[in-house]
Parts: sequence; structure tokens; C-alpha cells
Amino acid sequence: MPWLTGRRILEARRVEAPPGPKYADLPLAEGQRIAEVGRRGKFLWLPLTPPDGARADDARDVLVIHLGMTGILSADAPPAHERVRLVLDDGPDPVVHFRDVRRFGRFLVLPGGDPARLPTLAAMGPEPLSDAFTPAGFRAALRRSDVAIKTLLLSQRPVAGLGNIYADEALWRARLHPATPAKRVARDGARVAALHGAIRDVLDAAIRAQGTTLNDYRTVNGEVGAYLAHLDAYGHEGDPCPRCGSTIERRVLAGRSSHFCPHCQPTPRRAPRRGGGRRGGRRRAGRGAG
DNA sequence: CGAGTGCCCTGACAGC
DNA sequence: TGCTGTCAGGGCACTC
Repeated sequence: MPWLTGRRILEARRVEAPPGPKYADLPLAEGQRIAEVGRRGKFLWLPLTPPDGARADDARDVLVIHLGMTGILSADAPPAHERVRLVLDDGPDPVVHFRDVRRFGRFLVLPGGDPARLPTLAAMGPEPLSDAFTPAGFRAALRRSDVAIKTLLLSQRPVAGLGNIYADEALWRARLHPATPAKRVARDGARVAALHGAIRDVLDAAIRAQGTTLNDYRTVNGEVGAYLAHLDAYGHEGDPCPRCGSTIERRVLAGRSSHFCPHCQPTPRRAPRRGGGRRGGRRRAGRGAG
């Protein structure tokens, strides 16, 4: 959306949607200019500059857009389900239409750029492909919680940008069962490193393939993201694991369907031993990942 | 306060 | 043909 940078917003209003927090404070954007088009995790982040220009950068209002599952921005008016419309000043494509069939998306202004209204954004971890995402920092984040590793990944706190599909794919690559307690993953530096690398690899490959478009979701042009063909675990319930041939299973976890290989990603055995250190040692034998 | 559950919303699809 | 039920999922309100 390079065409948005530098444009002044003449009008910002809700269309075909009831008022609510998902479309909060849109009128604040009117008269302001889009300073840049950035991104934080799955949120688009567009700082605004007021007409007088006299406001500190860190106090700017910010236009925040989350596409949800079905959100799409276009210059052409959609046939239906338009939720927000922007009118920009002179220039190409003066009207921006936000279409969002299922209304999982958001399109709002954060006064002063304060993300308090968006808790996930406020607590969001580093960008996965940036230098800020380090194995050490990732490990520390995993250590802080004992929820299932997949649940934690979906929270966006250890790292930004992972959704259900890529979480499943990264866990498959790292040979980690989605229900493994995060703390337990943190104990194994090699596993943390494997997961850290897997997250980067999966997202990097997905971006290069222009994303994943599920069966019933298409772009307006009917395009399908090419990463769909690269999925190893997600959506492959009942298919052979590409690595070992075992049958991929599906289970609901954290309210999301999770796909994994029961052989490569063995079920974590019971809760970590409690009560004093690991005296007696030795009993953790079990069998390795292989 | 951390963890777990369920809601929002609509369209596609299966089954009867 | 037409109806009903189920599923999909990012983020968050709510409950325990």
C-alpha cells in the first residue's frame, strides 16, 4: 500500500457495520496525514500527523488495521461487506475500501498511539524475522509460562505474527507436540533453537510464496497463496507425515484445530516432576524424539 | 493474576 | 429443493 504514504485523510467512516471498539475513533483520522505504513505482527500500523505538524512522534494518533481472516483493502468498491471507507486527498485511488466479510478485522484509531486498547498488541513479542528475535530471548519468554507451547505462540507474546497454520507448521518442523508445556520446551536449549529456527523458516518461506490461502478464502481476483502447497501438517489430518509416514492427527487445542505427527511430535509425558530437584536422576530415559 | 472457555461473524459444505 | 448443523479462526471478554 505504498500509495497511502503521505496522503491526507479527508474522510474516515464506518460502513455496513455497527459502531464498536473494532472501529473506534475513526473521525480522529480526518484531516491528518498518513506518515508511514508500518506493521506490528498482524496489525498494520499507520502513524498520523496532524495538519499543524506540531506533535511529537511518540504522541501521534495511529490508524491501526487488522485484516482478521477475511479483511481486504482495495481501491475498488466491493460488492458487499464494506466496513470502513477512507477518502484521501488528490492523487491516485482517492477512496480506500475495507471489506471484511466476517468482521474479525479491525480498523480504528488509537489516540496518541496508546495500544492499551489492544492488549495483544501491547504485549506483543519481537518480529520473527528481525534481529530482536533471538533464541535467548525466546527461551526466556517460554520460561515465563506453563501453558501449552502452541497456546503461547498464538498469544503473540514470545514472538509476533504466528497464526494457527504457521504455529502448527513450525511445531511440526521442530518436532514438538503442540501441547508441550512451554516451560518444558524452555528447559531444552536445542529444542528452543530448533523451534526458533523453524518459526523463521516457515514464515520466510510463506512470505516468499505470498502466503497461504485456504480453500474458501480467495483474494478478490481469485488468487490463492502458494504456500498452501508447502504445508506439511496443517490440514493434513489422515495423510502420511512427510517425514516419517505416520498418520497426521488433528486435535482441538486452545480452541483451534491442531495438526501434528504422533510419531515425530510425541505427546509430552505427564507434568514436570515437582517437589525438589531431580534427585534420583536417571528416570527421564523415555525415548528420544526419534 | 495466570489459565481456560467461549463468543464474535459469515459462508461453505455435509447430511437429511 | 431447502433446511439444519458444523466448521473455520484472531483477539478478547469473561470466569474460575
